[in-house]
Amino acid sequence: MMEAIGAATMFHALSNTDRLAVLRALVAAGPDGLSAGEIAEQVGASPSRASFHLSALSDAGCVTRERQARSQRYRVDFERMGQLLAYLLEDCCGGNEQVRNCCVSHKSCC
Amino acid sequence: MMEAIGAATMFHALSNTDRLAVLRALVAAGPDGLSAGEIAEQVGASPSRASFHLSALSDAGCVTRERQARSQRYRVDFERMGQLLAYLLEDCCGGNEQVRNCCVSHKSCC
DNA sequence: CTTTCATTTCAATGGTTCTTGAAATAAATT
DNA sequence: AATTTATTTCAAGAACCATTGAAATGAAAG
Repeated sequence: MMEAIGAATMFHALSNTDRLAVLRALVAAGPDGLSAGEIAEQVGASPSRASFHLSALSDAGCVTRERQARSQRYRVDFERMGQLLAYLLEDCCGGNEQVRNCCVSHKSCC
Repeated sequence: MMEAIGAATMFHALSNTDRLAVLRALVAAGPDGLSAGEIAEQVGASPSRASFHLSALSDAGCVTRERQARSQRYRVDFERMGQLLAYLLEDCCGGNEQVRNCCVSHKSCC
């Protein structure tokens, strides 16, 4: 379960289109994730800019990092993202039916 | 369906504990919503500070506002919040099963 | 042990966000 | 019309965020 401060921190990490692009790239890459360099290239950011955004995502808990030889491998932290989704649904929407249905079949409502 | 810039704007609106408290108050209030003054009182903010946060939530589309005599009535915009939840699930998590299950029975995974 | 490669950290800069209290607007009441 | 009530807007200041390029770190290879 997640408290407000943690949710706010994750929401902040998601409040930037560069960082959303990073997540899309990681989702597209699948279970192996991507290295910092691959991410930088895919989202069209300089290494230091990519690193800045990756730190924000990692500090908030949206992604995990793992060193692999010279490079750093990043993956989406689905457990943590699931907790955030639960927070959004329960705390921000009171478990509203219309919102909940978006998970079951997201074509029917959104 | 929601594009990245709209999602980022909504995520930014949710990235502040005062604004999360506003949403909790609105959810607790039910379908009638709350006036700006009631919200300010419930979250312990000055009128101008509450108004600042309400504008952020309203501009992002998290809540609707409607004038009612002298006061302004705010409500959660569940349609828009559902779209954001769908964005979080699909674009940020690739429809991941573990994340999706949080909506069906959020005790089982989070 | 020096070089190379991958990534992060740092300092400087410019931009955005939040808070506060005062002034302005908007709508109803007297 | 003047007053009261509800809310927003404004200006100033502090705090925080994002971008850049250069310097520093970490890990492997020659």
